[in-house]
Amino acid sequence: MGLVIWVGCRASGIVNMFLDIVSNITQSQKIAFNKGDRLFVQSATVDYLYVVLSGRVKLVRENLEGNSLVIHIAYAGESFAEASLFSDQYHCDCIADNSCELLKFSKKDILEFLNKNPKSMMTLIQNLTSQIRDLRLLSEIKSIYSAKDRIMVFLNSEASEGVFYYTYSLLDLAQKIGLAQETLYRNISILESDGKITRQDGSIKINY
Amino acid sequence: MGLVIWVGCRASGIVNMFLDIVSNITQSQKIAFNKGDRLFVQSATVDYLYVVLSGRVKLVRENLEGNSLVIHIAYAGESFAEASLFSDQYHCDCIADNSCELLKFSKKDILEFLNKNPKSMMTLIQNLTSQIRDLRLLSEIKSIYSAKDRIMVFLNSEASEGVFYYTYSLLDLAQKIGLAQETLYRNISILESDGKITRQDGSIKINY
DNA sequence: CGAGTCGTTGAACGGAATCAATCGTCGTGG
DNA sequence: CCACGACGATTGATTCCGTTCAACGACTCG
Repeated sequence: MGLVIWVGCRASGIVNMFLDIVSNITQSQKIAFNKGDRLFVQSATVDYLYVVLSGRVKLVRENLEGNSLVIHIAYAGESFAEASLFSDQYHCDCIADNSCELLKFSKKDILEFLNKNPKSMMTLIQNLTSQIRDLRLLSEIKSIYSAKDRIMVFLNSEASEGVFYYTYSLLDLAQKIGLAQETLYRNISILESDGKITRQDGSIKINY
Repeated sequence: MGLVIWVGCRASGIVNMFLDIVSNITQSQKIAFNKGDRLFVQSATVDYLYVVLSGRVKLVRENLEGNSLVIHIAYAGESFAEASLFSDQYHCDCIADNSCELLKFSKKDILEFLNKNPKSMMTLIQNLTSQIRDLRLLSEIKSIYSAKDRIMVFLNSEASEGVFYYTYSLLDLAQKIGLAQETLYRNISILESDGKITRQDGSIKINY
């Protein structure tokens, strides 16, 4: 797991913090799921927090009419349900999006550890505020109607030194910035033939 | 400031928490700005956090090409820049969107207070996680292409007991969910004539 | 009273979604 | 080992609807 792979995956910063905390907790379980498995459902009591080791899980909220809304997709290296640290109930369903492995930590243990270690709390706060910044930015990026502009703003915001590295598929990227995959592919092609960007393997370079 | 007016404004929950903390801090300054005034600029040292008393401020990030991106709009009752609590520099510009009054608190005081009061830290964490949940939801709502669907999902997610109360203008609402104002107005009209919703003064009722 | 803002409606355009088809690759199981 | 399915990547054609520009009435506020 090199350093560079995290550049395109800022939210994953949490894992480092989380593992800091979590490495102090003796009890943890490694569990595996197959595509479609439900890890937990809405309204269930929150007992565990998770870290994704491999694969991908979806957090889905179902509304009254039975329509479902993907709230979040967590990738390898990310923790999730940490937003439920202080909820009694999960606020969404969690479904394995493919075969995946997870680490599971008792919420009680984590809260106890946090209470005993104010420094860890500060680290957690720091991480949460960073997530909030990222989410606000992403949210505003999604308000950009033009696909080309949306892509360029996203790339500029995620790139380090003019290069955006991605570990996930372009399909996932499309989902992340709220575009149909075809639209993403098409506009990436156009942007490349316009000389605005250069595609490499697993990365996109922004040409100034 | 009644109870009901916050229903349509979930993120504002932070203010209660923040005021809890902030009420313990003796030093605070009330300041006023006119539309267009800059409260701070990107890369400036973070010295203060703010609470909006009246009016509206925009957090704007400017990129290399001079394009600007609105990251967040903070309304009366909301705190902002709290995400910069642990940053040395602001990550965006802050511009008054109209005439507004703010309370200004020293970041140093707040951090000191937090360090001395672990309980407040927990409250803060709780609040930040709640903001993250809201932002994730909003972000996914913005991924819904159909304006009618986007509006309905938003209303359902914000409504309490089938009624969505809003204090801000519909124009602000349009901005919030990433629609052009005309699209919002039009589709609200259609939804109403379809009997899906009923408009009242300052609120929208969802008809099941 | 006039400037500014919000709410509303009309018309036209453009571009994003959608449906559809194809190719390559990877993994799996018979 | 190969056939098959699953998935990512790609391109084409079409439709539709959200944006944009424009104009106007209502209202507030200085």
